[in-house]
Amino acid sequence: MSVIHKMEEQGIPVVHSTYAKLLRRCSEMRDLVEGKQVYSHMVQRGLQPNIFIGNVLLDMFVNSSASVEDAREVFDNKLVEKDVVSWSTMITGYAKHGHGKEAFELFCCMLQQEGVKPNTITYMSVLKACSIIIPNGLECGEHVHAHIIESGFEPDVRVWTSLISMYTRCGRTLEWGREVHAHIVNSRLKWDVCVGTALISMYAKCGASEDAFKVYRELQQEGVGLNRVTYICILKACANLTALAEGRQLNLNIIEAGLGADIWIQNALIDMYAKCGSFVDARKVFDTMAQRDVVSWTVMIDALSQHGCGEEALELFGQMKEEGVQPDAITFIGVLSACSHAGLVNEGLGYFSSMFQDHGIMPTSTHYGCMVDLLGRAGRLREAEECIKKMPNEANPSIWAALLGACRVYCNVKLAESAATHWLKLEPKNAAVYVLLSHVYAAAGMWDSIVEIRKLMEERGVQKEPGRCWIEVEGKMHTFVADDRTHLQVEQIYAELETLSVQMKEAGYVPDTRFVVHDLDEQQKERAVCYHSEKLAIAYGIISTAPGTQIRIFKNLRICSDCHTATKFISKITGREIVARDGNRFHHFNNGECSCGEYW
DNA sequence: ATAGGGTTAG
Repeated sequence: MSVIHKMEEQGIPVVHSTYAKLLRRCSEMRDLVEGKQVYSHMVQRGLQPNIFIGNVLLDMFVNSSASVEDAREVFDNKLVEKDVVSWSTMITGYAKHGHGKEAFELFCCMLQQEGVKPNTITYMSVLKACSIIIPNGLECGEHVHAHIIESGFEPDVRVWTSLISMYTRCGRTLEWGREVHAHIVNSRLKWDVCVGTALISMYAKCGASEDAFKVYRELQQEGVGLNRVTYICILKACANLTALAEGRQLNLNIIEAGLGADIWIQNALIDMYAKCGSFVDARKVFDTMAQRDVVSWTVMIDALSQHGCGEEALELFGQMKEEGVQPDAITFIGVLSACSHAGLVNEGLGYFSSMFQDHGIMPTSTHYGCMVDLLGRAGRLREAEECIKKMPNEANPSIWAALLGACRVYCNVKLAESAATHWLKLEPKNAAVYVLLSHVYAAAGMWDSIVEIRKLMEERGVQKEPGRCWIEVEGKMHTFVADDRTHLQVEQIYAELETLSVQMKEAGYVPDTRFVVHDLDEQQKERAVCYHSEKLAIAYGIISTAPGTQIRIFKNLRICSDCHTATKFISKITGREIVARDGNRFHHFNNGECSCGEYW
């Protein structure tokens, strides 16, 4: 306002463009009070706000006012005319305030208007809005996509980026992503770093990490400059693949690109190293960080917890609080699962109650799931059941999974059946339910029930994912399934297993055939477990690396209990440290023992 | 003038 007064004192005419500039500045400074004064001054002077000024005013309200309703009031009553910019601004406004549905509805309303057509920016805005709509954002997003196609609008690379991101956030699967990918490759659209990163992110999130790397290499070949966001996404893909050699290379590229000190990058590096089984590298990154935020601590706590160092994880949590970093809801998931993995039941109960009491964080279903897991693993099944009953919200699948997992360890058929029934109500096609329940039946020798489960799976078309193991040797990934004979060195691998098996028996190994789901005699059962993918991968690791080298294997599912026992013996016999990452956590086998302390 | 890609859990 002082500018206006000064101009008036000096007799300089204050015109439309002056007001526009001032409003623009208020919008940038988020100074709603000043902006309102400038606007009313203009109206008092009898100047009609033109379309440009109206849009700036609207933008200011969107960015500066507490309520989106204030902006809507400007949109409805203060604009002489509405053009595509006004509509887009209002759509963005709703999205910025978290009202995705209203943004989408306004977009639909815009389509009914004569003389206004959405442009690239409108589509970007509304697609972003769709991705925050719960629960049917995907439907809305598809609606927008369909409209783009029907209207003959040629999406440019930015609209493609928004489409990919919307589909990723709304959980649409792979096939569509591959189509877009192909479209971008085949069309004359030029790759740019954002669309490439969006694709990498999408592939990484739906588990197609090899494809994420394909895009990454395409970008490199095209000479597109990669930035911090790209590296963050590709590191996630790398972590999914547990590709340590690849990860180290990425780390070098990151340093070369001058991004080594970026906190987001460092957080992603810690996570990548931890998930690739190299705890030492993860710790190195963490220790050398100049600054650590809540994510850095959370990732590190979780890494410790996953590697079976529950006490150290809790110690780190204490240090985090001492340094004044506030834990969030996700930190507590790490803390609670650290207690769970380490069997620290009372500590876990303490942290659970301190969550709300000391930090004001409301426990979600996931936190309750951790508690069920904690109690269940410790064999306190009744309390685990009580915990589920006490939950304020409906139990989700992961809670029933925790309970059923515990029932498996403690062979509680009755409770297992009840947990499975609840879980199946929510996820009738999840193979894990059937598998876990079969294990419980197998341990109890209830073969008829297993037959029934198999029948049920067949009727419902449920297929269980085959167990697979990976091992990286000299930067190359080798995959095994049970009884695999496809590997080039198959003879040496089986010969090595033969030798090991003799040594193991001498050392007192007894095969653990409790969970073999076929009604066989003991000898047949033993044969069924002796060529599991875990054992093949380990045998290959032993024959293809120097004595004393650490062996790291990865499994898609939970490690089998016999393989767990056998690996303990193998680590002692061969003097090797063996690190196994399964679908759930890490196991460090050393000198006949495992870091998981039999909790898994 | 309105504007794209993002780390941590299960």
